[in-house]
Amino acid sequence: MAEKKPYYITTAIAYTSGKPHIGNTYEIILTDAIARFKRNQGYDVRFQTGTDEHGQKIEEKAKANNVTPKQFVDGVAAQIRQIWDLMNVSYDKFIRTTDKDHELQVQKIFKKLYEQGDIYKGTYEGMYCTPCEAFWTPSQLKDGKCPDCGREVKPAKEEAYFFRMSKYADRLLQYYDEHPEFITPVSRKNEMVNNFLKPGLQDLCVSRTSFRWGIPVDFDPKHVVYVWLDALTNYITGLGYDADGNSDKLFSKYWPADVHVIGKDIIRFHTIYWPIFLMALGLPLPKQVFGHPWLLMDGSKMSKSRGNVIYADELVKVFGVDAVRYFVLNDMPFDNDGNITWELINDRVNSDLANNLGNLVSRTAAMTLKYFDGCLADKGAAEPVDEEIKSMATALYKKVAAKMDEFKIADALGEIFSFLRRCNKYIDETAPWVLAKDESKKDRLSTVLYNLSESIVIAASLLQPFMPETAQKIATQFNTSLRPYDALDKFGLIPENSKVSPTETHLFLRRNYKDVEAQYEQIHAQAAKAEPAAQAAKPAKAHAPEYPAEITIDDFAKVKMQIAKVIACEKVEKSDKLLKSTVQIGSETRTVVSGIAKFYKPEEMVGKKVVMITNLKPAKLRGIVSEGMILCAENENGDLCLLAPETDIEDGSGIF
RNA sequence: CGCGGGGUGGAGCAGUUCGGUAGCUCGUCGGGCUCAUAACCCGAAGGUCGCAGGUUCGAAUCCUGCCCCCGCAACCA
Repeated sequence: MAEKKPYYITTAIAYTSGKPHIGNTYEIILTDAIARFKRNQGYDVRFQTGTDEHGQKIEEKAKANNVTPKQFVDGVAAQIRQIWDLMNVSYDKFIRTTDKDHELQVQKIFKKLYEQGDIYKGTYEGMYCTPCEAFWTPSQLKDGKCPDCGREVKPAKEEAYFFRMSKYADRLLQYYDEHPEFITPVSRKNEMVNNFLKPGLQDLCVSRTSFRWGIPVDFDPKHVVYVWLDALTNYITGLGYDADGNSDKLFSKYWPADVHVIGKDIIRFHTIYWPIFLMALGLPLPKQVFGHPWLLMDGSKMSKSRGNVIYADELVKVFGVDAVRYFVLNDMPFDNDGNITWELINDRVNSDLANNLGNLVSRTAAMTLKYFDGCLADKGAAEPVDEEIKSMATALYKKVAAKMDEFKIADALGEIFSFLRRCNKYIDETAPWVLAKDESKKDRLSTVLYNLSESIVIAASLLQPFMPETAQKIATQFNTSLRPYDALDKFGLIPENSKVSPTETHLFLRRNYKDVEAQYEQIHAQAAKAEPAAQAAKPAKAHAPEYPAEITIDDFAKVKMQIAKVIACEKVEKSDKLLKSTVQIGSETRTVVSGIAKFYKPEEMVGKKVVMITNLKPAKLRGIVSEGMILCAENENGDLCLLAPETDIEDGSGIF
């Protein structure tokens, strides 16, 4: 037997800051489908995924939870792996950036690049907040102060190591030209070239001294290796790469990777920095980087603060693993963001999985049992009407494979489901229940049911990468095994007199959306109860500063509040949230800028009486000086409303 | 003029590279069938392809201008 061709595919490693939602999970399912398909095609596939576990954010989160960073990431990594396993993901290697062998290699790589001059020691300049021990760029500052604590910052320099990127830019551009398929979809290539390569590559900061939770630079231990050099190298350290030249044989077998599957947001790091690191190490570049789009929740990005997050395990509870896999694979366009809602999934499961696929299997099995006690046999009573379904069945593999080669997963599934629809039509054309009434048509009837069963098994074999459990269930019901892909151009491989088993449970159940809605609301309620800390901590931090336990009346007396009347109001240009109002406070007029544009239109502001802090130090917002602050109430969702006096009291009135 | 993506029948999408009858799935309506999970099959209605110009014999597709939506960035005194 000829040696199998290696195929190395990876996902991005997941950041262990919290539980991944269905959008994050999509990537792993997508990659799994490709990996399984390639395996079925006879490739020797290695599929690697894992977790990215270092960084300041994790250090902070661990502290907030009163555990060590390592304890924290152990917990989250286990949770992530649990979800991957739940989704039936067939990874071969789950790497963690806290794995000892990874850490050792990152140190070696860092040193090697330093010694050969690609990494140099420089200074990172920015504004430093001493209490927070954090650097900020001028644009991150809020009113010239630390965005986290609001205290003064001072210009400071931090020693840091940098990677000399510019040196390799020309070679990278050349690689793009010679490998037009390197960046997929190609529309992303121009973005990279125009935005980053053409203007000139900045050197990349690859170490930090402002936090400790990272891989130490061994020859300069006050530094830790900063994110990308640590994270990206997982693709080679996971294969046993050794910077000293003693790499594992896995490395020579599988590197360079066939494809890195990643989210479109990190295309830049995978198509610019990663190739350049590899060039510096003298290693070949990955053949392809596939930047997939986002899965949006009802048209907007999922985020905890928005409260619109859906998790894979919740979906699985309602619909089952394969239905969730099918939905995300089928409903994601190739280069546009996809949409997910509970209702969309329900519709999709009902029409495609229950009605089309499930019912086809169910009716075919039922008729075979009813008319032949479950025995399948091609009695050779063929008719011209059979030709179309047979030729479609034997051509299906090629069509699906062509779509898979382009990573057009939804189109690949579309081919299979069109075929299933054709099978349902075939039942109508041949009307087995009519044949059953005529004893002389018995052979024809048997042949028809055989053709159907054979078609179903071929389709199931092709569905295996996408819905592995369902595919296996179908094969089991027809008492056969899934077909190897090199046999998919043959029709009639089910042995004579195989027996079909009765349908015990339907492959997929039709669900009423009302029931689904009730069920997921219940699940949400349970989740909220189980994790009150996680639910509450986050939004609270976003808009509630830490208040002192109590203040004196004198503290309160420092704040001068008055009633103000809005006499003019307009939107601040180029800003989403800001309104500029002119207000009357007794005899005085002032200009005040407020972040309320999402909730109030300028024209409806005019004439309103509002509560305002009038002795607040003026501040500049988008170039406009704001002389005070209009008071608002804000709930957890970030919805705002103005505070207004109970009666139409004069403007300028004080508030006590 | 910050960067990028998008606007196609009620919903979700394809088609735009290389102009030439606007396609798919769902939903709706009508019909058929009864093996099957009220599933399946057939048929129909429904679109000025965001708007306005332009190029062309001909534009969803190419050009110009504009409007709207969504990310990122900025921004919530």
